[in-house]
Amino acid sequence: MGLVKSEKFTDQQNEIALFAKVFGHPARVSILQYLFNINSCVCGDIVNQIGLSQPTVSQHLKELKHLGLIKGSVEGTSVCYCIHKENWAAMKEVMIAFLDQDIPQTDCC
Amino acid sequence: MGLVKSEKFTDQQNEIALFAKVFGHPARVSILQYLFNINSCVCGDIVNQIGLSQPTVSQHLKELKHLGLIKGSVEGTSVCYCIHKENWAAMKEVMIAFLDQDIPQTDCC
DNA sequence: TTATATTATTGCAATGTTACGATTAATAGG
DNA sequence: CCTATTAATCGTAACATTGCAATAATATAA
Repeated sequence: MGLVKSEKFTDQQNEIALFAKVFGHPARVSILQYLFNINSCVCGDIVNQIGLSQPTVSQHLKELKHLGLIKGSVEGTSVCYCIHKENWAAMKEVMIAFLDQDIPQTDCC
Repeated sequence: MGLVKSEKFTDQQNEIALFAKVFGHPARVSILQYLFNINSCVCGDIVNQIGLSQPTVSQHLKELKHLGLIKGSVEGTSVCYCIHKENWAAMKEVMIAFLDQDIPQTDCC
């Protein structure tokens, strides 16, 4: 098979999994941390920061953009990427609600 | 290729990615939510809850266990799984620190 | 227009993931 | 011992992901 049976799960569960999946690669984690730490919205030097090739970085950026977590705007010959604040906040709420569940008091294992 | 170049990233980035990866499948999200919501640490009826086959569920449980997020104890012929509280709390801290980064004030895009 | 710079896309090889049937442990109860 | 129950493992087919060389697209400058 190799394909996820999404129809077996709730929309919420699939949404959490989609967000988590995009964070499931250190390059994308690294790109996001870079965008957070840089004060101005710096562009294609992400490629220099990350030690991967330009096509590979471009592909990771595409996935982040597709999920709406970053946005890019053309600035001359280069493109400027930055965090999409509203979408990031919405994602954060969903993910933290999942992570922050109350652990049952009754100990069993 | 098809293999992640982990050596290009920090331990922290790789750790975040590993945690996120295990949440990157709705079956594992569903299993965890189930374990959170069930008061007693119920066992193999996870297979009935999740609509996937027993081997598939067992494989997902293995991954969760491997990361230390759940623990299982044998109870007769069945096995009882539940959240590993300490490890979950540690993971939560790492993930929330990542999600909760301050967005730069200077708007650029 | 031509050259240069930057980013996106294409194509593909190597590897990883998902799912399940079949089988194999492991344990409990006769 | 034998049988039933439950869960783990094996094997494997289908599909997804990762990474990069080569190339195409886009925009600026001369």
